[in-house]
Amino acid sequence: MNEKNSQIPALFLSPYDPAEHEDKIYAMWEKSGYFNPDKCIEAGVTHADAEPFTIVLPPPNVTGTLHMGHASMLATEDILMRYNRMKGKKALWIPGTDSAALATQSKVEGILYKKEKKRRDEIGREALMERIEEFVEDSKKTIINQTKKMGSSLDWDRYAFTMDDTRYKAVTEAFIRMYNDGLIYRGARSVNWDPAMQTTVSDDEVVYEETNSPFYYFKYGPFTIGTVRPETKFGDKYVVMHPDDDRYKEYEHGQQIEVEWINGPITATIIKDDAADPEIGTGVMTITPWHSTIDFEIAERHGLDKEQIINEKGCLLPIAGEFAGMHIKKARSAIVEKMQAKGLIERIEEDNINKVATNERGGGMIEPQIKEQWFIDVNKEFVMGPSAIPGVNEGETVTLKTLMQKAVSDSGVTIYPDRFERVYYNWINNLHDWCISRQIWYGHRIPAWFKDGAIKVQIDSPGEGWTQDPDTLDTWFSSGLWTMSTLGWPENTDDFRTYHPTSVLETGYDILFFWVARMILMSTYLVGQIPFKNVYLHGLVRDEKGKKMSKSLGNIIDPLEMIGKYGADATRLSLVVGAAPGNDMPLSEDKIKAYKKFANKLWNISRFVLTNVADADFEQVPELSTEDTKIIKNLHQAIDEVSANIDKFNLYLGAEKIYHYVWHELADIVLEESKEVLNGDDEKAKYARQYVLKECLVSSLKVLHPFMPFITETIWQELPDNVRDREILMVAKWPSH
RNA sequence: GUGCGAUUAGCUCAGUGGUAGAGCGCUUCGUUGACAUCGAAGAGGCCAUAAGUUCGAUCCUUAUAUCGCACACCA
Repeated sequence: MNEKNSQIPALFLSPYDPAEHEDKIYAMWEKSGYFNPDKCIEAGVTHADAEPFTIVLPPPNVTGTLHMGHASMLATEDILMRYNRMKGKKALWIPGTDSAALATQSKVEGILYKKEKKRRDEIGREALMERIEEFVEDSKKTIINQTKKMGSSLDWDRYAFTMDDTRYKAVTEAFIRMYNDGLIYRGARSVNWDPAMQTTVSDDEVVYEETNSPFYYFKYGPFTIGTVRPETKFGDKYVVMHPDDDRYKEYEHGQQIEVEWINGPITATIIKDDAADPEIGTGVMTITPWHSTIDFEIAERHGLDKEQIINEKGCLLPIAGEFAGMHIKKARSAIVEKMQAKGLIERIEEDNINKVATNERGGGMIEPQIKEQWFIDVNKEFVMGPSAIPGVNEGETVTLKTLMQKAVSDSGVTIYPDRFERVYYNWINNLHDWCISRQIWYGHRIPAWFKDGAIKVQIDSPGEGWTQDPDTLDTWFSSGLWTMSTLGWPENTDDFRTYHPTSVLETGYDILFFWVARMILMSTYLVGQIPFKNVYLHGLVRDEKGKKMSKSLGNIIDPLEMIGKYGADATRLSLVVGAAPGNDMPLSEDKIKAYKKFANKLWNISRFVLTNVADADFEQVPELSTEDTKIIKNLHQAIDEVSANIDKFNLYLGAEKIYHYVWHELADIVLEESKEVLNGDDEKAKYARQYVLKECLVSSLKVLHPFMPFITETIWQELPDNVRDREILMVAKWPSH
């Protein structure tokens, strides 16, 4: 150990070890209270009238564990938070977790069945809820601790859970107001029914899986009709064809014909409707309104009968005659056999690929059913109340759909990258009424009461004989309120007035519809505000070959394991560099490793600078040489570029810029070229260069801080007081000049 | 079917109307003085194809091809 090394903290003498510092640093931040903007104001590091900067954390599923998607989200948002906090804004980042009602209940029911061989009906609502809450309490801690490991500067004082009292209140308030305004209605409509989970699911939660199922052509009187689902065909007594289809012009709309069908002769009625595409098959189809949304719409248009063929458990009803009571899975082949025998089958295409609707959360098959449910009417006109939405005035007649459109088209909300704006409009244009009731127990119970066919919507029981709707609300109903409910709405809180609308909503493009659109809907309607000014959509984190990470592929990179091996800073940087907004990003362990090296590089740069400036007091601003001035100018240019990139949400460019500056300019050029000056005899020149190096180090640490908070703070803690403006880097001032 | 995106170094990707960049990898050389988790030097690309606009196109326009994604349809 030489003389100079003895002047700097001993910890710099070994390579940087993240594990040694990260937890301690996070504890220090928490203890400082600076995650909470109120405390920042109290401590005088933020002005009371500073501009607010708010992000609500997309709440992770409470039963989940941290995966790379979360890690990337946390890194991105934390960079924005730390940058804006250092810029002096009132920075509030609100943490929370999501009950993920359907997914959670499904999971707990699964455990229950596996361990005790019991189904939910056997243990009852109360007991199941207890099991779920236990499970949730357990999991909650896990995800919160994992979130902290990433260095997230979340204000834990404001932690919110979708199922807690404040959020419950918001949900109830929203429901009642929408009901009173006629935007929520109860009606019998075609919905996606999951016979396994015994609940409805929303259109967005239905995913289609390709399966091979034979395509049957049946003789239906003089016509030939095709289907992959013979088991739904019992009640088909309408034949639909396009009005302009010349092949069938001899048939009149409303004309009745006798046809021989599965269980004997029936009377069929001809229906002419545009929905029948002459190009597909024979151009003729029969319809099953109860079990198909499209057919339901046709039936509605012409006022046709609708008959239920399949019950809620997936079994055939008496209309199926001899097949009644059979499960549809077994019934299909039996029916085909019978039709074959009756000579009703014209031909069968065996290798037909069909897409089967399944429930994304739980995986069961979806069977459309007509059911009495609660819906949000997206096309109902109402008069707008007080409005802070650009392009929407108080007193104007609007619909929820137009509000959602206007929020984006009139720039109240800006979406990054902008191509997703087109995707957003496209979705809204195709939007149907939103079925919000679910037949599961874990979730926000609907504040509606029934008695002898009467309905009352209110929080408490209207009295004797009224029973509450057993259904709960779609989880996205409460998620839609998230920016507001986390800030205390419907109470008129200080937080709500100060921090709403929020600044940025950062989330994956895959939930643009589920969540972003729903928040815009709720917020514009309920409070006449846009919920956020900017939407930043990140891509999916994939493996190094570009494949989706999944357990079955075994290609998961676990963020916690990576944090343990390479540190949170390296993990964060690997998730930000190269992650252009809206683009998927491949990630490999090598990439993370590379940024671990960078952390070490920074560590050694600091060691070099601190060693070489230890004898300087920095009481005077020195006279700078041309060379010194150039170094400072380059530093400022790098800072400006990083700032500009963060402002434009191009974090990936900002991160790359500062990485490149620190390694290949500061270390490779400035430090190398300074050695001569520092070892020379010109004391004035030496002092000037010491001053310059100090400036470079301090500014670099600041600019790197949002990206790599732990190592920069660790180094900052070792800086002498005369070179830093605040004791804690997290609240130091962003460099400006 | 409709829409969107991608196609640039061996790999993963940036980028710009004036004949190209990064990281990783590769080759050669270099360690007692911040760092081998390093430094220096280097190899490697008709920027998918075709036509057009232009003084000039990897970049703009239009087709084509391949890949990916979203939405819709699937009687």
